Amino acid sequence: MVHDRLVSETYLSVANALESRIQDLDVGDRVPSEHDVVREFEISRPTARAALQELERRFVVRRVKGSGTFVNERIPYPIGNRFPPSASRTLGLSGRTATMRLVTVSETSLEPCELDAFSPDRPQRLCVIGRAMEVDGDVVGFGISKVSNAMAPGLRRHLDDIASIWRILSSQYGITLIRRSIDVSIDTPPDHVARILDTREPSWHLRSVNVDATTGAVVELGESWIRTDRVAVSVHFDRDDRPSDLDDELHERST
Amino acid sequence: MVHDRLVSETYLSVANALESRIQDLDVGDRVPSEHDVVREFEISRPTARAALQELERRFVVRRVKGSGTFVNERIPYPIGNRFPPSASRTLGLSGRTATMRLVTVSETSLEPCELDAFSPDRPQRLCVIGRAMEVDGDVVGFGISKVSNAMAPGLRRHLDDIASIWRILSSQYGITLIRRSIDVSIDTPPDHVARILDTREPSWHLRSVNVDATTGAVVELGESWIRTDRVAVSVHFDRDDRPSDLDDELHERST
DNA sequence: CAGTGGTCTAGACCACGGG
DNA sequence: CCGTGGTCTAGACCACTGG
Repeated sequence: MVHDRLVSETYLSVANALESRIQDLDVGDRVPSEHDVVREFEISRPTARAALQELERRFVVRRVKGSGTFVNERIPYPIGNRFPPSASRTLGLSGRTATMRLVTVSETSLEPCELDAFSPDRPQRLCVIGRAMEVDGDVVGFGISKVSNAMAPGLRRHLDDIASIWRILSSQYGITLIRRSIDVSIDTPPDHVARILDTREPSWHLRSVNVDATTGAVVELGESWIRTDRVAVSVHFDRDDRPSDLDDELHERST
Repeated sequence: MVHDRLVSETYLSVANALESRIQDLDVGDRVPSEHDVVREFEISRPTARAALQELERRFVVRRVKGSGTFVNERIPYPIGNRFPPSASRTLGLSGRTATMRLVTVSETSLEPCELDAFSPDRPQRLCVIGRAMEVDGDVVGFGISKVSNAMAPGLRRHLDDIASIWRILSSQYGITLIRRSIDVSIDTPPDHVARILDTREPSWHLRSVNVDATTGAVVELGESWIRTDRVAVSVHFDRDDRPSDLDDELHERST
Protein backbone atom coordinates (compact mmCIF):
# COMPACT_ATOMS: atom_id res chain seq x y z
CA MET A 1 0.00 0.00 0.00
CA VAL A 2 1.24 3.46 -0.78
CA HIS A 3 -0.26 5.55 1.98
CA ASP A 4 1.23 7.20 5.01
CA ARG A 5 1.40 4.56 7.70
CA LEU A 6 2.15 7.09 10.39
CA VAL A 7 -1.38 8.41 10.51
CA SER A 8 -2.85 5.11 9.39
CA GLU A 9 -5.75 6.72 7.67
CA THR A 10 -5.73 4.69 4.55
CA TYR A 11 -8.98 5.95 3.18
CA LEU A 12 -7.82 9.58 3.34
CA SER A 13 -4.58 8.81 1.53
CA VAL A 14 -6.51 6.96 -1.12
CA ALA A 15 -9.01 9.80 -1.37
CA ASN A 16 -6.21 12.33 -1.79
CA ALA A 17 -4.49 10.18 -4.40
CA LEU A 18 -7.72 9.84 -6.36
CA GLU A 19 -8.54 13.53 -6.01
CA SER A 20 -5.25 14.67 -7.51
CA ARG A 21 -5.78 12.26 -10.37
CA ILE A 22 -9.29 13.61 -10.93
CA GLN A 23 -7.97 17.15 -11.42
CA ASP A 24 -7.04 16.20 -14.96
CA LEU A 25 -10.42 14.72 -15.88
CA ASP A 26 -13.46 16.47 -17.32
CA VAL A 27 -16.82 16.97 -15.69
CA GLY A 28 -18.91 13.82 -15.98
CA ASP A 29 -15.96 11.53 -16.59
CA ARG A 30 -16.07 8.15 -14.93
CA VAL A 31 -14.00 7.69 -11.78
CA PRO A 32 -12.59 4.30 -10.68
CA SER A 33 -15.32 2.18 -9.09
CA GLU A 34 -15.13 0.83 -5.56
CA HIS A 35 -13.98 -2.48 -6.99
CA ASP A 36 -11.27 -0.78 -9.04
CA VAL A 37 -10.02 1.07 -5.98
CA VAL A 38 -9.98 -2.17 -3.98
CA ARG A 39 -7.76 -3.81 -6.59
CA GLU A 40 -5.47 -0.88 -7.25
CA PHE A 41 -4.75 0.07 -3.65
CA GLU A 42 -5.11 -3.44 -2.23
CA ILE A 43 -7.55 -2.41 0.47
CA SER A 44 -10.88 -3.79 1.64
CA ARG A 45 -14.08 -2.62 0.07
CA PRO A 46 -15.33 -0.61 3.07
CA THR A 47 -12.08 1.34 2.98
CA ALA A 48 -12.27 1.95 -0.75
CA ARG A 49 -15.85 3.00 -0.23
CA ALA A 50 -14.85 5.41 2.53
CA ALA A 51 -12.33 7.03 0.20
CA LEU A 52 -14.93 7.61 -2.51
CA GLN A 53 -17.46 8.86 0.03
CA GLU A 54 -14.86 11.30 1.29
CA LEU A 55 -14.54 12.68 -2.24
CA GLU A 56 -18.31 12.89 -2.44
CA ARG A 57 -18.37 14.98 0.74
CA ARG A 58 -15.78 17.27 -0.83
CA PHE A 59 -18.08 17.73 -3.85
CA VAL A 60 -15.35 16.23 -6.05
CA VAL A 61 -17.36 13.26 -7.29
CA ARG A 62 -20.98 12.29 -7.69
CA ARG A 63 -22.08 8.73 -7.06
CA VAL A 64 -25.06 7.11 -8.73
CA LYS A 65 -26.39 3.78 -7.52
CA GLY A 66 -26.18 1.10 -10.17
CA SER A 67 -24.30 3.38 -12.50
CA GLY A 68 -20.97 4.55 -11.13
CA THR A 69 -18.92 7.41 -9.74
CA PHE A 70 -18.33 10.52 -11.84
CA VAL A 71 -16.49 13.82 -11.74
CA ASN A 72 -18.88 16.32 -10.19
CA GLU A 73 -19.54 19.97 -10.93
CA ARG A 74 -21.40 22.52 -8.86
CA ILE A 75 -23.52 24.96 -10.84
CA PRO A 76 -22.73 28.56 -9.83
CA TYR A 77 -25.69 30.37 -8.30
CA PRO A 78 -24.77 33.95 -7.49
CA ILE A 79 -27.02 36.03 -5.27
CA GLY A 80 -26.75 39.78 -4.83
CA ASN A 81 -27.95 43.15 -5.97
CA ARG A 82 -26.30 42.69 -9.33
CA PHE A 83 -28.37 39.62 -10.04
CA PRO A 84 -32.13 39.47 -10.58
CA PRO A 85 -34.28 37.51 -8.11
CA SER A 86 -34.84 34.84 -10.72
CA ALA A 87 -33.55 31.31 -10.45
CA SER A 88 -34.06 30.59 -14.15
CA ARG A 89 -32.17 33.70 -15.11
CA THR A 90 -29.35 33.18 -12.63
CA LEU A 91 -28.79 29.60 -13.71
CA GLY A 92 -28.86 30.71 -17.34
CA LEU A 93 -25.93 33.06 -16.69
CA SER A 94 -23.63 30.13 -16.03
CA GLY A 95 -24.24 28.70 -19.47
CA ARG A 96 -25.13 25.38 -17.91
CA THR A 97 -27.95 22.98 -18.55
CA ALA A 98 -29.85 23.91 -15.44
CA THR A 99 -33.57 24.59 -15.73
CA MET A 100 -36.61 25.36 -13.62
CA ARG A 101 -39.56 23.01 -14.04
CA LEU A 102 -43.08 23.86 -12.97
CA VAL A 103 -44.35 21.33 -10.44
CA THR A 104 -47.46 22.73 -8.78
CA VAL A 105 -49.66 25.80 -9.07
CA SER A 106 -52.38 26.64 -6.61
CA GLU A 107 -53.90 29.51 -4.69
CA THR A 108 -53.98 30.41 -1.05
CA SER A 109 -54.58 33.18 1.40
CA LEU A 110 -51.83 34.99 3.17
CA GLU A 111 -50.64 33.26 6.30
CA PRO A 112 -50.43 35.28 9.50
CA CYS A 113 -46.65 35.05 9.72
CA GLU A 114 -46.36 36.48 6.22
CA LEU A 115 -48.51 39.53 6.86
CA ASP A 116 -45.54 41.65 7.85
CA ALA A 117 -43.74 41.10 4.59
CA PHE A 118 -46.58 42.46 2.51
CA SER A 119 -47.63 45.20 4.90
CA PRO A 120 -49.21 47.63 4.28
CA ASP A 121 -50.39 46.38 0.89
CA ARG A 122 -51.76 42.99 1.91
CA PRO A 123 -53.17 40.96 -0.93
CA GLN A 124 -56.28 38.86 -0.34
CA ARG A 125 -55.07 35.93 -2.38
CA LEU A 126 -51.73 34.56 -3.50
CA CYS A 127 -50.69 32.38 -6.40
CA VAL A 128 -48.52 29.57 -5.04
CA ILE A 129 -45.99 28.18 -7.49
CA GLY A 130 -43.82 25.15 -6.76
CA ARG A 131 -40.83 24.67 -9.04
CA ALA A 132 -37.99 22.18 -9.21
CA MET A 133 -34.48 23.18 -10.21
CA GLU A 134 -33.07 20.45 -12.42
CA VAL A 135 -29.60 19.61 -13.69
CA ASP A 136 -29.15 16.71 -16.10
CA GLY A 137 -32.59 15.44 -15.18
CA ASP A 138 -31.84 15.45 -11.46
CA VAL A 139 -33.72 17.58 -9.01
CA VAL A 140 -31.10 19.73 -7.26
CA GLY A 141 -33.39 22.33 -5.76
CA PHE A 142 -36.99 23.13 -4.94
CA GLY A 143 -38.69 26.46 -4.45
CA ILE A 144 -42.08 27.84 -3.51
CA SER A 145 -43.07 31.27 -4.77
CA LYS A 146 -46.08 33.17 -3.53
CA VAL A 147 -47.16 35.97 -5.83
CA SER A 148 -49.77 38.57 -4.97
CA ASN A 149 -52.91 38.12 -7.08
CA ALA A 150 -53.52 41.82 -6.80
CA MET A 151 -50.19 42.66 -8.43
CA ALA A 152 -50.29 39.95 -11.08
CA PRO A 153 -53.90 38.92 -11.78
CA GLY A 154 -54.23 35.81 -13.92
CA LEU A 155 -50.60 34.87 -13.52
CA ARG A 156 -51.43 31.16 -13.71
CA ARG A 157 -52.32 31.36 -17.38
CA HIS A 158 -48.81 32.43 -18.33
CA LEU A 159 -46.98 29.75 -16.37
CA ASP A 160 -47.54 26.98 -18.89
CA ASP A 161 -45.44 28.68 -21.52
CA ILE A 162 -42.61 29.89 -19.38
CA ALA A 163 -41.45 28.91 -15.91
CA SER A 164 -39.64 32.16 -15.21
CA ILE A 165 -41.83 34.22 -12.92
CA TRP A 166 -39.40 37.12 -13.20
CA ARG A 167 -39.79 37.21 -16.96
CA ILE A 168 -43.57 36.92 -16.89
CA LEU A 169 -43.88 39.73 -14.38
CA SER A 170 -41.66 41.86 -16.56
CA SER A 171 -43.24 41.17 -19.94
CA GLN A 172 -46.90 40.77 -18.95
CA TYR A 173 -47.31 43.06 -15.98
CA GLY A 174 -44.55 45.63 -16.44
CA ILE A 175 -43.08 44.76 -13.08
CA THR A 176 -39.31 44.86 -12.59
CA LEU A 177 -38.76 42.47 -9.74
CA ILE A 178 -35.88 43.18 -7.36
CA ARG A 179 -34.94 41.77 -3.97
CA ARG A 180 -36.03 43.73 -0.95
CA SER A 181 -34.56 41.25 1.47
CA ILE A 182 -32.90 37.86 1.37
CA ASP A 183 -32.03 35.32 4.03
CA VAL A 184 -29.48 32.62 3.32
CA SER A 185 -28.51 29.76 5.62
CA ILE A 186 -27.62 26.08 5.65
CA ASP A 187 -30.19 23.85 7.32
CA THR A 188 -31.41 20.28 7.26
CA PRO A 189 -34.45 20.21 4.99
CA PRO A 190 -37.83 19.16 6.42
CA ASP A 191 -39.09 15.73 5.39
CA HIS A 192 -41.33 16.83 2.51
CA VAL A 193 -38.42 18.76 0.98
CA ALA A 194 -35.89 16.01 1.68
CA ARG A 195 -38.05 13.65 -0.36
CA ILE A 196 -37.97 16.02 -3.33
CA LEU A 197 -34.23 16.75 -3.07
CA ASP A 198 -33.58 13.06 -2.42
CA THR A 199 -31.28 13.92 0.47
CA ARG A 200 -31.37 14.91 4.09
CA GLU A 201 -27.97 16.51 3.82
CA PRO A 202 -27.85 20.08 5.06
CA SER A 203 -28.90 22.28 2.15
CA TRP A 204 -29.06 25.90 1.14
CA HIS A 205 -32.15 27.57 2.53
CA LEU A 206 -33.10 30.82 0.80
CA ARG A 207 -35.95 33.09 1.74
CA SER A 208 -36.56 36.33 -0.07
CA VAL A 209 -39.04 39.16 -0.31
CA ASN A 210 -39.18 40.64 -3.79
CA VAL A 211 -40.67 43.97 -4.73
CA ASP A 212 -41.46 46.06 -7.77
CA ALA A 213 -38.43 48.27 -8.39
CA THR A 214 -40.65 51.17 -9.45
CA THR A 215 -43.31 51.24 -6.76
CA GLY A 216 -41.59 49.28 -4.01
CA ALA A 217 -44.71 47.19 -3.53
CA VAL A 218 -44.20 43.61 -2.38
CA VAL A 219 -44.93 41.21 -5.23
CA GLU A 220 -43.43 37.85 -4.34
CA LEU A 221 -42.36 35.80 -1.34
CA GLY A 222 -39.91 33.01 -2.16
CA GLU A 223 -38.51 30.06 -0.26
CA SER A 224 -36.03 27.67 -1.81
CA TRP A 225 -34.03 24.62 -0.79
CA ILE A 226 -30.95 23.77 -2.84
CA ARG A 227 -28.50 20.88 -2.64
CA THR A 228 -25.02 22.03 -1.64
CA ASP A 229 -23.31 19.25 -3.59
CA ARG A 230 -24.84 20.25 -6.93
CA VAL A 231 -25.13 24.02 -6.67
CA ALA A 232 -22.50 26.51 -5.47
CA VAL A 233 -24.55 29.33 -4.02
CA SER A 234 -22.51 32.46 -3.42
CA VAL A 235 -23.87 35.55 -1.78
CA HIS A 236 -22.28 38.83 -2.80
CA PHE A 237 -23.30 42.18 -1.43
CA ASP A 238 -21.62 45.46 -2.14
CA ARG A 239 -22.77 48.91 -1.10
CA ASP A 240 -22.00 50.21 -4.55
CA ASP A 241 -24.06 47.62 -6.37
CA ARG A 242 -27.40 48.78 -7.64
CA PRO A 243 -30.06 46.73 -9.38
CA SER A 244 -29.69 49.16 -12.26
CA ASP A 245 -26.43 47.39 -12.99
CA LEU A 246 -28.59 44.46 -13.94
CA ASP A 247 -28.96 45.22 -17.63
CA ASP A 248 -25.26 45.83 -18.06
CA GLU A 249 -24.47 42.63 -16.27
CA LEU A 250 -26.79 40.58 -18.40
CA HIS A 251 -25.52 42.27 -21.52
CA GLU A 252 -21.89 41.59 -20.64
CA ARG A 253 -22.55 37.93 -20.08
CA SER A 254 -24.53 37.39 -23.24
CA THR A 255 -21.92 38.88 -25.53
CA MET B 1 -35.67 -4.89 14.92
CA VAL B 2 -38.13 -2.06 14.79
CA HIS B 3 -37.35 -0.45 11.49
CA ASP B 4 -39.18 -0.42 8.20
CA ARG B 5 -38.10 -3.57 6.39
CA LEU B 6 -39.57 -2.35 3.12
CA VAL B 7 -36.81 0.15 2.55
CA SER B 8 -34.33 -1.91 4.53
CA GLU B 9 -32.36 1.09 5.61
CA THR B 10 -31.78 0.13 9.16
CA TYR B 11 -29.33 2.85 9.94
CA LEU B 12 -31.76 5.57 8.85
CA SER B 13 -34.57 4.16 10.97
CA VAL B 14 -32.23 4.00 13.92
CA ALA B 15 -31.01 7.53 13.24
CA ASN B 16 -34.56 8.82 13.09
CA ALA B 17 -35.49 6.99 16.29
CA LEU B 18 -32.50 8.47 18.07
CA GLU B 19 -33.10 11.94 16.67
CA SER B 20 -36.66 12.12 17.96
CA ARG B 21 -35.41 10.99 21.35
CA ILE B 22 -32.72 13.66 21.32
CA GLN B 23 -35.30 16.41 20.89
CA ASP B 24 -36.01 16.21 24.60
CA LEU B 25 -32.38 16.45 25.71
CA ASP B 26 -30.32 19.54 26.44
CA VAL B 27 -27.29 20.79 24.56
CA GLY B 28 -24.19 18.88 25.58
CA ASP B 29 -26.10 15.91 26.98
CA ARG B 30 -24.63 12.49 26.32
CA VAL B 31 -26.17 10.44 23.54
CA PRO B 32 -26.13 6.61 23.49
CA SER B 33 -22.71 5.32 22.41
CA GLU B 34 -22.18 3.09 19.41
CA HIS B 35 -22.07 0.12 21.74
CA ASP B 36 -25.33 1.17 23.40
CA VAL B 37 -27.01 1.47 20.03
CA VAL B 38 -25.71 -1.95 19.01
CA ARG B 39 -27.29 -3.53 22.08
CA GLU B 40 -30.56 -1.62 22.04
CA PHE B 41 -31.37 -2.05 18.35
CA GLU B 42 -29.63 -5.43 17.95
CA ILE B 43 -27.59 -4.34 14.95
CA SER B 44 -23.94 -4.59 14.04
CA ARG B 45 -21.49 -1.91 15.03
CA PRO B 46 -20.95 -0.49 11.53
CA THR B 47 -24.70 0.00 11.25
CA ALA B 48 -24.98 1.64 14.64
CA ARG B 49 -22.03 3.80 13.66
CA ALA B 50 -23.71 4.77 10.40
CA ALA B 51 -26.80 5.89 12.31
CA LEU B 52 -24.78 8.15 14.62
CA GLN B 53 -22.77 9.50 11.69
CA GLU B 54 -26.03 10.33 9.94
CA LEU B 55 -27.04 12.42 12.96
CA GLU B 56 -23.64 14.08 12.89
CA ARG B 57 -24.20 15.06 9.25
CA ARG B 58 -27.54 16.55 10.26
CA PHE B 59 -25.75 18.65 12.91
CA VAL B 60 -27.83 16.92 15.59
CA VAL B 61 -24.93 15.38 17.50
CA ARG B 62 -21.25 15.98 17.95
CA ARG B 63 -18.83 13.08 18.25
CA VAL B 64 -15.57 13.26 20.15
CA LYS B 65 -13.02 10.48 19.85
CA GLY B 66 -12.31 8.85 23.16
CA SER B 67 -15.07 10.77 24.86
CA GLY B 68 -18.51 10.14 23.39
CA THR B 69 -21.41 11.49 21.40
CA PHE B 70 -23.26 14.58 22.57
CA VAL B 71 -26.19 16.78 21.66
CA ASN B 72 -24.83 19.46 19.34
CA GLU B 73 -25.62 23.14 19.01
CA ARG B 74 -24.73 25.52 16.21
CA ILE B 75 -23.75 29.01 17.33
CA PRO B 76 -25.75 31.63 15.42
CA TYR B 77 -23.59 33.92 13.30
CA PRO B 78 -25.74 36.53 11.59
CA ILE B 79 -24.28 38.61 8.77
CA GLY B 80 -25.90 41.71 7.35
CA ASN B 81 -26.09 45.46 7.44
CA ARG B 82 -27.62 45.38 10.90
CA PHE B 83 -24.59 43.60 12.29
CA PRO B 84 -21.07 44.99 12.68
CA PRO B 85 -18.24 43.37 10.70
CA SER B 86 -16.87 41.91 13.91
CA ALA B 87 -16.76 38.22 14.68
CA SER B 88 -16.21 38.79 18.41
CA ARG B 89 -19.16 41.11 18.57
CA THR B 90 -21.46 38.94 16.49
CA LEU B 91 -20.73 35.85 18.52
CA GLY B 92 -21.26 37.82 21.71
CA LEU B 93 -24.79 38.67 20.59
CA SER B 94 -25.84 35.04 20.89
CA GLY B 95 -24.96 34.93 24.56
CA ARG B 96 -22.80 31.89 23.92
CA THR B 97 -19.31 31.01 25.05
CA ALA B 98 -17.72 31.69 21.69
CA THR B 99 -14.55 33.75 21.59
CA MET B 100 -11.89 34.95 19.19
CA ARG B 101 -8.31 34.08 20.08
CA LEU B 102 -5.29 35.82 18.63
CA VAL B 103 -3.04 33.35 16.82
CA THR B 104 -0.60 35.28 14.68
CA VAL B 105 0.30 38.90 14.00
CA SER B 106 2.66 39.99 11.26
CA GLU B 107 3.11 42.56 8.55
CA THR B 108 3.04 42.40 4.81
CA SER B 109 2.72 44.42 1.67
CA LEU B 110 -0.43 44.52 -0.37
CA GLU B 111 -0.72 41.69 -2.84
CA PRO B 112 -1.49 42.54 -6.46
CA CYS B 113 -4.89 40.87 -6.40
CA GLU B 114 -5.87 43.00 -3.44
CA LEU B 115 -4.98 46.34 -4.98
CA ASP B 116 -8.46 46.85 -6.34
CA ALA B 117 -10.09 46.59 -2.96
CA PHE B 118 -8.08 49.42 -1.46
CA SER B 119 -7.98 51.60 -4.55
CA PRO B 120 -7.49 54.52 -4.71
CA ASP B 121 -6.06 54.72 -1.18
CA ARG B 122 -3.48 51.95 -1.35
CA PRO B 123 -1.57 51.41 1.86
CA GLN B 124 2.11 50.53 1.68
CA ARG B 125 1.97 48.08 4.53
CA LEU B 126 -0.70 45.93 6.14
CA CYS B 127 -1.03 44.40 9.59
CA VAL B 128 -1.95 40.73 9.16
CA ILE B 129 -3.92 39.22 12.03
CA GLY B 130 -4.79 35.54 12.27
CA ARG B 131 -7.48 34.64 14.75
CA ALA B 132 -9.22 31.43 15.75
CA MET B 133 -12.89 31.30 16.62
CA GLU B 134 -13.31 28.97 19.56
CA VAL B 135 -16.29 27.31 21.21
CA ASP B 136 -15.77 25.23 24.34
CA GLY B 137 -12.06 25.12 23.62
CA ASP B 138 -12.58 23.81 20.10
CA VAL B 139 -11.48 25.74 17.04
CA VAL B 140 -14.60 26.19 14.93
CA GLY B 141 -13.36 28.93 12.63
CA PHE B 142 -10.28 30.75 11.44
CA GLY B 143 -9.90 34.19 9.97
CA ILE B 144 -7.19 36.41 8.51
CA SER B 145 -7.62 40.17 8.72
CA LYS B 146 -5.43 42.62 6.87
CA VAL B 147 -5.59 46.13 8.26
CA SER B 148 -4.08 49.17 6.59
CA ASN B 149 -1.12 50.52 8.56
CA ALA B 150 -1.90 53.97 7.26
CA MET B 151 -5.38 53.91 8.76
CA ALA B 152 -4.44 52.26 12.05
CA PRO B 153 -0.75 52.85 12.81
CA GLY B 154 0.60 50.78 15.68
CA LEU B 155 -2.41 48.49 15.75
CA ARG B 156 -0.28 45.57 16.90
CA ARG B 157 0.28 47.10 20.33
CA HIS B 158 -3.42 47.00 21.14
CA LEU B 159 -4.02 43.42 20.08
CA ASP B 160 -2.64 41.85 23.22
CA ASP B 161 -5.35 43.31 25.40
CA ILE B 162 -8.31 42.74 23.17
CA ALA B 163 -8.83 40.49 20.17
CA SER B 164 -11.67 42.53 18.70
CA ILE B 165 -10.29 44.54 15.82
CA TRP B 166 -13.61 46.28 15.43
CA ARG B 167 -13.48 47.53 19.00
CA ILE B 168 -9.85 48.66 18.82
CA LEU B 169 -10.48 50.60 15.62
CA SER B 170 -13.44 52.25 17.27
CA SER B 171 -11.88 53.14 20.61
CA GLN B 172 -8.30 53.86 19.55
CA TYR B 173 -8.62 55.23 16.05
CA GLY B 174 -12.13 56.64 15.97
CA ILE B 175 -13.00 54.40 13.06
CA THR B 176 -16.50 52.97 12.76
CA LEU B 177 -15.98 49.87 10.69
CA ILE B 178 -18.79 48.81 8.37
CA ARG B 179 -18.97 46.29 5.55
CA ARG B 180 -18.51 47.60 2.06
CA SER B 181 -18.84 44.18 0.48
CA ILE B 182 -19.14 40.59 1.59
CA ASP B 183 -18.89 37.28 -0.24
CA VAL B 184 -20.29 34.13 1.31
CA SER B 185 -20.03 30.62 -0.06
CA ILE B 186 -19.49 27.01 0.95
CA ASP B 187 -16.19 25.52 -0.18
CA THR B 188 -13.74 22.83 0.80
CA PRO B 189 -11.01 24.50 2.84
CA PRO B 190 -7.41 24.42 1.57
CA ASP B 191 -5.04 22.13 3.45
CA HIS B 192 -3.52 24.70 5.78
CA VAL B 193 -7.00 25.78 6.87
CA ALA B 194 -8.30 22.22 7.09
CA ARG B 195 -5.56 21.47 9.59
CA ILE B 196 -6.65 24.35 11.79
CA LEU B 197 -10.36 23.56 11.54
CA ASP B 198 -9.59 19.87 11.96
CA THR B 199 -11.88 18.99 9.08
CA ARG B 200 -11.97 18.93 5.32
CA GLU B 201 -15.72 19.15 5.34
CA PRO B 202 -17.10 21.93 3.16
CA SER B 203 -17.09 25.05 5.31
CA TRP B 204 -18.32 28.61 5.27
CA HIS B 205 -16.00 30.85 3.33
CA LEU B 206 -16.40 34.57 4.05
CA ARG B 207 -14.54 37.38 2.36
CA SER B 208 -15.25 40.97 3.19
CA VAL B 209 -14.00 44.47 2.53
CA ASN B 210 -14.60 46.79 5.45
CA VAL B 211 -14.48 50.55 5.39
CA ASP B 212 -14.68 53.51 7.69
CA ALA B 213 -18.34 54.53 7.85
CA THR B 214 -17.40 58.21 7.95
CA THR B 215 -14.82 58.53 5.20
CA GLY B 216 -15.57 55.42 3.17
CA ALA B 217 -11.87 54.56 3.13
CA VAL B 218 -10.97 50.89 3.03
CA VAL B 219 -9.54 49.80 6.38
CA GLU B 220 -9.67 46.02 6.50
CA LEU B 221 -9.74 42.97 4.25
CA GLY B 222 -11.03 39.84 5.91
CA GLU B 223 -11.16 36.18 4.97
CA SER B 224 -12.67 33.54 7.25
CA TRP B 225 -13.34 29.84 7.19
CA ILE B 226 -16.00 28.53 9.57
CA ARG B 227 -17.20 24.99 10.31
CA THR B 228 -20.79 24.44 9.22
CA ASP B 229 -21.46 21.89 11.94
CA ARG B 230 -20.60 24.26 14.80
CA VAL B 231 -21.69 27.64 13.49
CA ALA B 232 -24.98 28.53 11.79
CA VAL B 233 -24.05 31.40 9.53
CA SER B 234 -27.06 33.26 8.20
CA VAL B 235 -26.84 36.07 5.71
CA HIS B 236 -29.57 38.66 5.87
CA PHE B 237 -29.80 41.65 3.61
CA ASP B 238 -32.59 44.14 3.51
CA ARG B 239 -32.74 47.37 1.51
CA ASP B 240 -34.14 49.14 4.52
CA ASP B 241 -31.34 48.09 6.85
CA ARG B 242 -28.75 50.71 7.60
CA PRO B 243 -25.65 50.35 9.72
CA SER B 244 -27.05 53.17 11.83
CA ASP B 245 -29.44 50.56 13.21
CA LEU B 246 -26.40 49.01 14.76
CA ASP B 247 -26.46 50.86 18.06
CA ASP B 248 -30.12 50.13 18.59
CA GLU B 249 -29.54 46.52 17.80
CA LEU B 250 -26.70 46.17 20.25
CA HIS B 251 -28.63 48.07 22.87
CA GLU B 252 -31.66 45.86 22.52
CA ARG B 253 -29.63 42.70 22.94
CA SER B 254 -27.65 43.90 25.92
CA THR B 255 -30.66 44.88 27.98
C1' DC C 1 -26.88 -9.91 -17.81
C1' DA C 2 -22.67 -8.07 -15.42
C1' DG C 3 -21.25 -4.14 -12.90
C1' DT C 4 -22.43 -0.52 -9.85
C1' DG C 5 -23.16 1.58 -5.41
C1' DG C 6 -26.16 0.83 -0.89
C1' DT C 7 -26.58 -1.84 3.04
C1' DC C 8 -25.27 -5.14 6.60
C1' DT C 9 -22.65 -8.54 9.46
C1' DA C 10 -18.98 -10.03 12.94
C1' DG C 11 -15.25 -9.60 14.10
C1' DA C 12 -10.34 -6.74 15.01
C1' DC C 13 -6.79 -3.16 16.54
C1' DC C 14 -5.90 1.52 17.58
C1' DA C 15 -5.63 6.41 19.79
C1' DC C 16 -7.68 9.09 22.77
C1' DG C 17 -10.27 10.83 27.02
C1' DG C 18 -11.53 10.84 31.63
C1' DG C 19 -11.87 8.72 36.08
C1' DC D 1 -7.67 1.59 33.48
C1' DC D 2 -11.94 1.09 30.62
C1' DG D 3 -15.03 3.06 27.40
C1' DT D 4 -15.13 5.96 23.51
C1' DG D 5 -15.09 6.80 18.61
C1' DG D 6 -11.75 6.03 14.33
C1' DT D 7 -10.10 2.75 11.27
C1' DC D 8 -9.81 -1.64 8.86
C1' DT D 9 -10.78 -6.44 7.19
C1' DA D 10 -13.38 -10.16 4.51
C1' DG D 11 -16.91 -11.49 3.43
C1' DA D 12 -22.49 -11.14 2.06
C1' DC D 13 -27.08 -9.80 -0.20
C1' DC D 14 -29.65 -6.33 -2.41
C1' DA D 15 -31.55 -2.79 -5.88
C1' DC D 16 -30.52 -0.36 -9.51
C1' DT D 17 -28.40 0.87 -14.26
C1' DG D 18 -27.03 -0.08 -18.58
C1' DG D 19 -25.93 -2.64 -22.55
